[in-house]
Amino acid sequence: MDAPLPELPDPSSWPDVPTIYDVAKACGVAPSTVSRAFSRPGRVKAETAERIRETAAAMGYQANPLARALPTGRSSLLALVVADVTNPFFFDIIRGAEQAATSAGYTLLVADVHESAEAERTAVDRTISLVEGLALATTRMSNSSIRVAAKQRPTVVLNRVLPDVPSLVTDNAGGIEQAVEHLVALGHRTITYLAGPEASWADGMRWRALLKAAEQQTDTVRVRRLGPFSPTQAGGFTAAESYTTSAGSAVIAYNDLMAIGFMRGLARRGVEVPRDVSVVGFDNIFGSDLCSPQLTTVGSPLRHLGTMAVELLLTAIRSRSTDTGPAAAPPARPSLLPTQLIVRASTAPAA
Amino acid sequence: MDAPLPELPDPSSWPDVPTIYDVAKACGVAPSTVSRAFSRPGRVKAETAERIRETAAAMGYQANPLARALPTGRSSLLALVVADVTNPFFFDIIRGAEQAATSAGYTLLVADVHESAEAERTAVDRTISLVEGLALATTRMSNSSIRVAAKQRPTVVLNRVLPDVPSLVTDNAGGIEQAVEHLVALGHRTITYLAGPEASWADGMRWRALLKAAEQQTDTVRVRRLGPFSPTQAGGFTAAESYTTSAGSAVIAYNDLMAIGFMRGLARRGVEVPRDVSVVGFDNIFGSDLCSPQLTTVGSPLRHLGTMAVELLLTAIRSRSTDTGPAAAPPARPSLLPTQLIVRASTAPAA
DNA sequence: ATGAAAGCGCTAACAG
DNA sequence: CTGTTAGCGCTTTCAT
Repeated sequence: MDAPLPELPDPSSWPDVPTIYDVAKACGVAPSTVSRAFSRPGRVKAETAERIRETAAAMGYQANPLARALPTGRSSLLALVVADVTNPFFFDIIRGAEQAATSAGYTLLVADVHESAEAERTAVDRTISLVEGLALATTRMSNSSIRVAAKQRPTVVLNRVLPDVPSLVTDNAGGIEQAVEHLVALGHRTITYLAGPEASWADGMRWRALLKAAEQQTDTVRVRRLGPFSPTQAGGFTAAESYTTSAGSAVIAYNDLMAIGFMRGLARRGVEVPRDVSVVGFDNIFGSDLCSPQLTTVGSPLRHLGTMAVELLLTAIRSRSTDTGPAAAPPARPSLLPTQLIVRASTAPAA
Repeated sequence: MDAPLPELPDPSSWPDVPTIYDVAKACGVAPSTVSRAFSRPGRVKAETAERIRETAAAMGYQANPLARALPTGRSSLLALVVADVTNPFFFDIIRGAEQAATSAGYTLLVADVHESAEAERTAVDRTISLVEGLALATTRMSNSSIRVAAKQRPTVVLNRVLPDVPSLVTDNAGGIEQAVEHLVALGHRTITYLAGPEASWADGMRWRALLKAAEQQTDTVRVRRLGPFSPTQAGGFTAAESYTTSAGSAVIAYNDLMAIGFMRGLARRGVEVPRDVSVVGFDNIFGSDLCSPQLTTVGSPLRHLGTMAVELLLTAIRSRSTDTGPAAAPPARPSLLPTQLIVRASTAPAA
């Protein structure tokens, strides 16, 4: 939404930094030559170029990236939109994306939209024209909004599948299978799933995967479901209150935060992990090795998601400038990234 | 530094989104009228404005924020530069800044510069012309680089004092005093300080404050110093190896991460917290209540730092457009924000 | 190898 | 109230 902008009585808003014209005048050359001296070094006499760069440096000239981006579309900027920077889930995604961007000479801008679809839309609207590519991590925007964005800049979505937009998702089913195998190997026969938010796509995937895993070995494993709960420590704590140990000795939580809260809730009730119940989390976020007992968890390929998102964007960006149009679009198939089970101290053989 | 840009064979880089001219033509009005319909609703006939906005919406027109920012300087964007988004220290700073920015109608862009001064410089160079204000959280840039930035956009630095640039810092001395009082009240008489990186400004402040606090009560408290250590869990773990309980029963760590690592190191050696030694952290980061025992810590006004940084920026931005120039600069005095001691389970009365 | 000129998309003075 | 004009700072043809 375009809120009416305030009046701006003083047009000379920012103090003057030297422009390309200032440098040109100081060097006695045309502005275009200065421009070339920076961006097309080959096309200007070496000696002149050198002189220009020196005086430019002396004057403290810095090309205005905004003005440069307007005609060219090149800002060397990438945006990563996350629902909540302080959710450790995003840590490694950010780290991975950051690193991939940096090593390709790009700067990654992270926009935190505090779980608000509206904030997300305005963040995207405000930044999309500034960046060369856009990665949406667990976006809340509508499919159509995403498509609109994808039409303007190379876009990739994480942890969501969308027919027309390249997407990267965690292999939830595979992860659940790993967890089930682990618990079964430990002798557990009933597994309780602590459900996350109903609206969550990942929650659905994980629960269905668990059901399927159970079907495949009908005689050995039974599953039940508790929830939904908020995907937070508080949610897990609540879950612990309604948990009855009689119904089984193994739990898989929707995510690590819930698992940690759940263990804390159990502790308060005098139930001991892993002696009385084994707990498996999901994602392997920062903090899952801080809690006690340290959490056994299905590690999501978080970092990989981040790097790969950026690499997809870079590929798309490069193909835009070299290829013959939108033909060379990246694969629209969602890529499934594998999980890895991290066994720590919250799981143990069934009594 | 300006790396030579690659050639760009295809000038029509991005697919066409409707421009203001398209809307103008479709409505049979001048482009300036369309512009006004959006940014100066009062100055165009209500009926015309309505019609324009409708067709614009129908065409999917979105003003290009980049093109708008070039002549006006208004992008509704603020940048927050942090050394490492995944360091929980920055969580509440980001949250606070985010929230203040959002409620003022701005979008906050977070740039993670992974502890690299060079990456920080290029991030600042690339974004400064796009944003209306810049907050540097624990920057590694040189004072002169900071000043250069501050000359171009309202700038505020966090946790660093710089004569000419507005700055916000945690009241380290006050925090240390609170910790000392707490430990003394519990009967501890010797306090060991686990030092952080020598280059850290905050580390110096904290250690000196501790020395001073000890001087003020010469007969009751003695302090000693161990370190420097890396300000991480690993650093704390290392510290635990060289720690001798004989030398006292109370420890104040440079920060929470170190404190947590330290406790973990002690545990491995069979030393129990808080029975054998009381540990106080600093900052109250996310995770300080996840570890066990939960950490007693000096809570830094993290969130407050974030909101205040943004508020300072907004004030400066507003005064730029209304006032008579750089006279109405914000106070150059660094503002000291108070800490709050959070007593949890890692401290107990001296044996 | 360099200069001149046109324009990226939008806004803001200046006329009417 | 609305159209016309002139840029914001930079890049990129097109000339020379």
